[in-house]
Parts: sequence; C-alpha cells; structure tokens
Amino acid sequence: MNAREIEPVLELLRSQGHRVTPQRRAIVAEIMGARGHMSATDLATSVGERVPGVNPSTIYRTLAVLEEAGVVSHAHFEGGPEYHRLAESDHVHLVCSRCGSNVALPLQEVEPLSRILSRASDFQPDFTHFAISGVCSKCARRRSRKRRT
Amino acid sequence: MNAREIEPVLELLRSQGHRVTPQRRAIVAEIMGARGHMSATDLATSVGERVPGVNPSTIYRTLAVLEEAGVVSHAHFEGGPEYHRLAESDHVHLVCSRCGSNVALPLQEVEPLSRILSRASDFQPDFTHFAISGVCSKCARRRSRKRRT
DNA sequence: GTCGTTGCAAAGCGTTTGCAACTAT
DNA sequence: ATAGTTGCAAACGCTTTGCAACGAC
Repeated sequence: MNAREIEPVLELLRSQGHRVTPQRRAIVAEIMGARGHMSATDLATSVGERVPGVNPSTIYRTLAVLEEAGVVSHAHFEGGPEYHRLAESDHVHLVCSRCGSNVALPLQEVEPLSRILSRASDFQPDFTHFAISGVCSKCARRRSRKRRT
Repeated sequence: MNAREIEPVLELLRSQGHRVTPQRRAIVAEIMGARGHMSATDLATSVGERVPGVNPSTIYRTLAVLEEAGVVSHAHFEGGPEYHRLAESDHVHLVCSRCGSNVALPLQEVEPLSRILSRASDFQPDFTHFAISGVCSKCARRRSRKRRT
C-alpha cells in the first residue's frame, strides 16, 4: 500500500549510504502510512505484524536514522514521545487534562499566536513539538472529575 | 529558611491525615524553597544534602502526595517531567531547540493566545503544562548548528 | 568483499510496588 | 496502639549499547 510515500524515502536512505532491509521497509511503510502519531512501542507492535521478530533496538535505531534524514519527527505528550512522518507536523495537539481527548488543530489556526509570541519574546515557536494541555469544551461544561494530568 | 512557605504546607498535610516526617520536611523545604523547577532526580540529590539516605521511592511518593494536595505541580520538558511549587505555574517555558536555552514568559503575556485558542477551538489551554519549543532570537540570527531536539 | 544492519543479551535509567520495620500522632 | 511512612530490594517499562553474525550493495 501507498508505495508513493515509501519508495522515495527508501531511495533517500540509499542515497545517504544507508541500506534498505526488510525491517526498514516495514518500519518505513508503517510510519509513513500511518496518519497519526505512535510511540516507539506501538511501532514495534505494528511492524511485528508485517515482519515478525523485529527487535526493538532496530526500531529505535531506524527511527533515529529517519529523524536524521528529516522524514520523521516526534512530539511530546503526557505519556512520552510519539513519532510521525514529517507531514503530520501541520497541526497542534490539544490534549484535555480531564478526559485525555486529543484534538488536532491546523497550524494555520495558531499562526496569530506565533506572531504574538515572536513579538512578545523574540522567540519563534513551534507549537507542534509539545502538545498543549488544557480543558476541552465537553469537560468545561461538566465541571467535575479528577485531573488526569 | 523561609519557614513562611513550608509550615503552612506541613499543616495542610497534617490536616489531611498525613504525617510530617523529617524526610517530608526536607522535601517540602527543598521544593517550596526552590524558585525554578527540578526533576525528581534533582530533588533526590538536593534533599540528600539535608537528610542523607532519603530513598528515591520516598521522593516519588511524597511528590504524589504534594501534587494531590495541590501545592506542587509538574511540567513537561524535552528531558521529561519537572516539579515545582504551584506558584511557579505563572509562566510559560520557551525552550530553544537549537541551544536548549529556557526562557520564562509571564502567563499574562500569552493571555491573548489563550483567548484566540478558546475561540478557535473551544479549548481552554494551560500553556504551563508543556514547554513550548522553538528557536530563540540568538539562534535565529546565527542560522546554523544542529537541532538538539 | 565491504561495511552497514540486525538480533541478542545486558545494561542503563527513571519510576513503581510489595512488604516488614519503623514512627508520628 | 494505630495507622501512615520509610527503606530496601525487586520489578518495570522504555531505551541504549557492545558485539558477533548477517546481508545489502
């Protein structure tokens, strides 16, 4: 499936002197094919369904190569880092501290915030690298429950 | 030093049925006395200078009690969670992905951002819970260097 | 044939847990 | 005396590392 996304990546790796192994094919296919983000452990699980026996260390080493190559990136959530193809960096993650819901907000929607921040503190923010915690509309209505932070 | 900050906290704990031990005194003194944020490991180290031999598990358990009591909170950085007294939640952390510098920005400065976000996505953001990654002015000038992210 | 990659086993880290001994109240 | 707390040791989950065997090129 969607070889359009993975072949160019494999070519890129080759052009950088890296080798394309069955394990890497599976990892690249999995992460470039996914539309969301996933932890390294998630990746290990799903890759394991394509090519059984892929070692976790291979997952981590390949993720490092892919980040280095600039085709994959990671973002931080309450539960730790999650990986995604670079194209997924076009939105901010709004995570509710009450119910844990995770909503994606197009980066352009926070464009104004970036400008304000740049002016206020001479800092060019990348709102995609860390999630933004808060309270979603649903939880704001039923004001109760414990924080899950 | 500054018993003004720690005594009320110890009283609060007692009022909740918790007990005040030398270890807790030291932990509370350390984290309520600190003006910044610190990892659990940092805490263990500095507490160890006051009361030698305090076990890491005691640090974690006490931090949980203090968060539950609402006198301490944590925020997420590239390197993991860091703890701080609640009063330190009055600013956002702007972390440079190039040089790692960490600048505090008063929460009021991002007030406009909160309003925009609330309107745009019906979400009440808490910009203090996760740091905000980006590029500081210094690094923006000398455009080079590798990302540390 | 080279040299990058893999699996494996071990180690590293930060954090959690069960439990008996201890101690604040 | 009664519970809450501590230290210890073990377990955990995630990630990293050294190294010999393997395999892409």
